[in-house]
Amino acid sequence: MTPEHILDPDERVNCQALGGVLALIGDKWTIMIVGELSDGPVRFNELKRRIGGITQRMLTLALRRLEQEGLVSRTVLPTVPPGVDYELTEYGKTLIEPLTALGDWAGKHHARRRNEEWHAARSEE
Amino acid sequence: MTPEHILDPDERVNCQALGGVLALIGDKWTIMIVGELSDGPVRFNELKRRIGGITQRMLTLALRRLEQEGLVSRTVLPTVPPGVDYELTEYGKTLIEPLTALGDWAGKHHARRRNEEWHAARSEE
DNA sequence: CGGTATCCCCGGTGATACTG
DNA sequence: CAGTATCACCGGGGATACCG
Repeated sequence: MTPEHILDPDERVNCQALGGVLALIGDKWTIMIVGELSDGPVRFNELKRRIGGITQRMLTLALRRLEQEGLVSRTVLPTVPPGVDYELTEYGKTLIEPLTALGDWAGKHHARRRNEEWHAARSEE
Repeated sequence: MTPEHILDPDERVNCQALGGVLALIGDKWTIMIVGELSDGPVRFNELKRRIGGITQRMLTLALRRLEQEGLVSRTVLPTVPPGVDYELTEYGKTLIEPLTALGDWAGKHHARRRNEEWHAARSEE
């Protein structure tokens, strides 16, 4: 409310928008789906197999949401029996970069944690 | 398992690690907490006020987790009555950059969605 | 002020069965 | 093959009360 609380947008994390993006990719499966699709078009059941553990229901729900948000395109193939390809749209691909940045941080964080555990184990012997 | 499944890490989103980072910041409040702390040290109740809507319980739980992960430091102030400052550690600050990148994308995505809604509204009149 | 301890609810998720 | 429909569960999170 007061002027001193107004900051340069570049200097803060965009909390509001980040909250919104969590509604989009913050669930249990969506990030893995986007990850798999980042390699190129994938068929529905192939996607299901690659991710592993996801139910048809959840995969369908996630894909429908991503489609609605314009990140993923759905293509019915004129084969017999009919197949369905899912792939990232050009717009959807713009998500890969920031997601990779966060993924890299996450990877380093994981390594750091492993390292801490190792030190803890050494010191208690 | 098979060689052809091994890809250049830079070419894919790190799904595994991203899944892990969601366990850290993927909940309802943590991102907002990190966002507020990115301005500098904040007292417990001040943090609670700024975020708004969060319960003491959830704020405490999130801060404890962030502390345990080494992202946030907790400092008891020698005042009367005692106060507690929370702030991002140097390590915690390294999360700001990738988080900002994702936040920027999210902001643009939000704007894009608003734009689509506007077009939809125009076309149906 | 800065927490903990308890209880409880709801929605995201899983399991299963059915369909074009 | 690629879904949809229905039911059941359980854990994340809210409300409230209490504590040092």
